[in-house]
Amino acid sequence: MVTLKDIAEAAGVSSMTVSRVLNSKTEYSRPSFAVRAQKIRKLADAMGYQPNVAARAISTGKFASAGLFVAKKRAEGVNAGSSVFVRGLVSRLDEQSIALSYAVVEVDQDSSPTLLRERRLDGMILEAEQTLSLGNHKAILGANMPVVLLNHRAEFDAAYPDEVLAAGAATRLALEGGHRRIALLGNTDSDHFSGPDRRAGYEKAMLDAGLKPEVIHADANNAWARAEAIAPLLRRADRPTALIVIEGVWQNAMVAAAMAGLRVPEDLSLVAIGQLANAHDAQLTHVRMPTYWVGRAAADLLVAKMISPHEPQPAVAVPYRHVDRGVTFKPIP
Amino acid sequence: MVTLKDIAEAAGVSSMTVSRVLNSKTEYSRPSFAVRAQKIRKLADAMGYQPNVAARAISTGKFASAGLFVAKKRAEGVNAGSSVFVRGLVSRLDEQSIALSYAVVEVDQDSSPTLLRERRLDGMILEAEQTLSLGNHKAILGANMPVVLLNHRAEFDAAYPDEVLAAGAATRLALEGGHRRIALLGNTDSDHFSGPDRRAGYEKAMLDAGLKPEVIHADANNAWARAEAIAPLLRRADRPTALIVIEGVWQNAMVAAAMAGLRVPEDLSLVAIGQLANAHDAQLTHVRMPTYWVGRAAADLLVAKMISPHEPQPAVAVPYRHVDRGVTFKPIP
DNA sequence: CATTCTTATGTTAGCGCTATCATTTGTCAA
DNA sequence: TTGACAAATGATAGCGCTAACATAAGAATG
Repeated sequence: MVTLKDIAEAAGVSSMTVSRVLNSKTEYSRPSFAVRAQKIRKLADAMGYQPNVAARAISTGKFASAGLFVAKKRAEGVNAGSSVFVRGLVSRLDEQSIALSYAVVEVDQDSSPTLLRERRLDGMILEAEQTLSLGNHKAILGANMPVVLLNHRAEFDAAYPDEVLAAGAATRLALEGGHRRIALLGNTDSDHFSGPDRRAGYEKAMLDAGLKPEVIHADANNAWARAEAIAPLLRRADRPTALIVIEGVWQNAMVAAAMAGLRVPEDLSLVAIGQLANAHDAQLTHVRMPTYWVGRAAADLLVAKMISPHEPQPAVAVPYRHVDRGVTFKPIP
Repeated sequence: MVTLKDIAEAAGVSSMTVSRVLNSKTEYSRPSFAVRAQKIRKLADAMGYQPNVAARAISTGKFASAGLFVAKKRAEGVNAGSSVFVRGLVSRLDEQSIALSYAVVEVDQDSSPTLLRERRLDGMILEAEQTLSLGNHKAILGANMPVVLLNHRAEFDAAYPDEVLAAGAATRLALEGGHRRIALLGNTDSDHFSGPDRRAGYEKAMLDAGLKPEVIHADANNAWARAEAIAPLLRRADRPTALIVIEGVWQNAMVAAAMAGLRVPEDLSLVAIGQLANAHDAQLTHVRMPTYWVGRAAADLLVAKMISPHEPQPAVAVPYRHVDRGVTFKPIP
């Protein structure tokens, strides 16, 4: 392994100089030194120097690492702690040479992952069902380090998708396609903020268009039963011509449509919102959640908090970036 | 922060003694020393000692950390790099006080994540579409450290779910319920091993029962179209009474059933296999993939390889653990 | 050219831990 | 009791890096 000393010897300077050249952000004001600095950088590169993060950590007391804590309940769902969130996190943290370690938190236990306690993190990102439930985790919240909430709506230090906006966009898409009877389908009473927020976005868009919102819950305890519960609504004379569907409920909607003898999208349009697993593969018309960007936003916040730990950062509601047109939506002629 | 020295002073011994007591695995043969060791351990605990991993790393050259590398293509799917795999990995690695860092690999680029290059990992876990495609990644494969493949079938150093077994179990479940016309529904030609393996497991079970296997592909490019392609098969007089469905295709199967005027499970039974997102919520009858345990198995392998790096470890095909009975299966009366 | 000011470099020490070797302590046999 | 051997401890040094201070080398000024 190449060390600073090796480079220093090769360059004929002290290791401190090399350390400064490679790591301090101060610019060299005198041209001749800038040139020499450049030479050192080239040399380091040529020799394949990689800083020893452990040595740096022990010297500075900073570990250049963050922990991602995911509540077990969420970790068990496939969406949660999703690698797309993580990709966003990692991409941003990597820019700051911050490593991300992963831990799963058992919500109702008082233990914290031994490993992450040992690791002396400089900050943490939390993805948990409810902030309150973390009260148990004294070990974690008492850790006295910057904490950022991921996919959780709060006033400060949180990054989450703008569900109000997304639901509004989905609804307006239907409206612009000439639909008038547009219902919202899915469970909007979840304790997660997304439910109420989506409902709010939908209702506002409908009311703005002078239309009456209709929210249909699909909460039977299995997929077939949910479809059977939905089907009658689709047999009504004044049935909706478009459904705004939340999460995986779009699958139930399709079954219900088939039960009611309707075709998608000729007789019934579907526009989905949420963190959708197979939406692209299904060519579903949907407002794509900016999952990746929520991850990045959370990492942004964390970096900011690492710089000024006691300054609350305003939360970020990340707007959606794309609407996948798909094939499940058709304008009214 | 409490250091070894602090404990040493409190205990009236040298810091080396404390270090040995807390970290060496050698037992004390003389009773009086065992007692003293116990005292030191208690003291360390009472003082809240946490080893400084950075200091240890710099001293030993071992970093007690592993990297999880997920190919970008996979990371974009929701299943992939799934937190359930990761939970398994973390739970096992945590036992060895090994931290897991996360990186996403861009398959067709020659770059490796800067961060993980710097971090001096002691090993890595790779989840990649194909081993071959990693040829690009000289930086990664040339890293000269233990590597274990996750969710990838290979002869050595790999952990993956036993898809043959799972598909066989699903098929036998249908057979034991008295079904005779059992078709396999889904894409079994994927480049991922799971496709062919599942097909093999299904076909073997059918042939063993003296029945003719029937494999139906559902490869239209959107969900509704897939259902429409499946529906005619369900209208045949000799239609299957049970379907073994792969991955998300069960959703299409339900739509197709509704189109054909069949009820689930009264007229058509569904048994699913694969890494299923909402299977539990849908109360789907399915053979649950041992995702968590595959993660643990991979971590096991890695730990073994860290101890003897040049000894290939036989691959582990992790058998399923549970069959979720759900409500989509019904025996033939 | 001397003096001051600025900028860059070098020196030293230490972060917390463990490898290594030297030393002490205990145990058992003679 | 003594010597021989094992078991446990202690002293020292060093891992690679950076903080902090001391020093040297440029630039600016008269």
